[in-house]
Amino acid sequence: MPTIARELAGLAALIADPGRALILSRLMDGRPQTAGELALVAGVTPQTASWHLGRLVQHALLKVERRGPRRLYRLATPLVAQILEGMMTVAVTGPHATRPPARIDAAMRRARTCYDHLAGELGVALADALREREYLVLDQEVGELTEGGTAFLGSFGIDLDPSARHRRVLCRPCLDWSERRPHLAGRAGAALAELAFQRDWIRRRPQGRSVEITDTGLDAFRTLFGVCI
Amino acid sequence: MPTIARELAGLAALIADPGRALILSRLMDGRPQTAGELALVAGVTPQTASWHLGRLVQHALLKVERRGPRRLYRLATPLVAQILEGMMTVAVTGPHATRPPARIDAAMRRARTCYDHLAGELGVALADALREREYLVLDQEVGELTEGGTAFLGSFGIDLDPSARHRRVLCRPCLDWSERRPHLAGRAGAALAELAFQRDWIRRRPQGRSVEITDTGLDAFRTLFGVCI
DNA sequence: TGAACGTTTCGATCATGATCGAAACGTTAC
DNA sequence: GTAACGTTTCGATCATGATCGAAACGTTCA
Repeated sequence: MPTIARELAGLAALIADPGRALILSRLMDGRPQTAGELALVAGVTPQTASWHLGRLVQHALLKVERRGPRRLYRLATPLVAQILEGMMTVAVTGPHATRPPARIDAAMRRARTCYDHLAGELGVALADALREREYLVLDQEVGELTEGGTAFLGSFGIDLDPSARHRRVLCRPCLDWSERRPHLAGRAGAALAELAFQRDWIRRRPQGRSVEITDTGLDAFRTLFGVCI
Repeated sequence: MPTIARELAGLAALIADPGRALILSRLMDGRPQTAGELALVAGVTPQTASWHLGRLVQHALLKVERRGPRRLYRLATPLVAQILEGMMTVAVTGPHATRPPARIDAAMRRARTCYDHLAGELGVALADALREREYLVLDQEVGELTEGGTAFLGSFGIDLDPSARHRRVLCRPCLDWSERRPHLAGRAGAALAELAFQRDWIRRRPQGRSVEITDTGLDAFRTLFGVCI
């Protein structure tokens, strides 16, 4: 009767399989992946991965696009990414009394993409620095870019149209599951991440969501943002 | 190796069982429940429910408190409630192409509590009405109460300290899974719900999260908020 | 048209964990 | 202390769904 609970359980069951969780986690960086690659990530055979991917698409967690003889899978919507990120936060903050602080891959913890913006130590440190300079107001639930912050980002060539026309919000906090504190998301966060990639401050690692901070990046984050990491 | 995916899968597995999902959904209204009542809700024997409850507590989704010979269970944190609500949204909006619009209990759809504020048709209609009168700015991701809105709520005796001292945010949107549009959450949303209960505009039903709108309530919502439902 | 490749479908096997009966536990009331 | 009640623990049973081998499918390229 309470069908919403059934729906909830169904969605959770979809994420509950380790292989599918691995696939979803991998797709959290926003880039589409082929079925074969995702099979490797999940550590299962292609046919098993195909079965998982089919279920994820059927339940609208994933979108699939045919590119030649292969198929590219990606998260269906930003909402899906947001919820998965939230679940990770609960999953990590939850049993802290039970288990030791859930050792996470060091690389992921240090710096990673969270759909389209930056997370991990780097993401949180950048948000803190922007807050320190009063470029940004950010707590667990709401965020706002100040005039100074808009100008600061503008000095890097980031032009954020502040009008409310956009479907996506300009600036919002995203609770970082590894740091347990908010980092910067929304269009501002995405623009900042894009800037960092373009200027080669950070590089995507061949696999996984973690990113590598280059020497140039270390220097830039220190001198331009006052972030020492 | 990617332990975060394991954590994610573990959390999801916890929610994936229909019985546990029923229990969690029931506890989403914020009121603690005894183990026996939750066994009834889940449709299992007390010993099975006890097993489920133990797992949920162990993984920090639930808190338990001994009240005499019985034990009261409640959601561990507001964050847990928020994530569950988000998951419901994804669960319902997800497979809309596959299945028919996932028929939800009519009562739940009409009016219910969402942890400590109002949701369903009623919740969304109230948010719309407040927006219409420019008491409130609310989109999918951010929300703000205007001066007029603060005054309006004040006229009902709701005094919301706007200082940033509080752990909880004053005003935020919460995506309504049944209406697929945001309703009002945060302290403002909680205060509004409390007002409605105190003035007998709405009453909790003996079981479930849905609430009944009284005749007084229908009248009050129409004359005071301009909401016809 | 035929061959190569990535991907999916089918079928059978196997493991994880949900379930309940029986009994023990802990608290309260008398 | 003893009885009554709500709750938990233990043990055995059972069902769901994850897995892979084999084979078919569909697309691209020669």
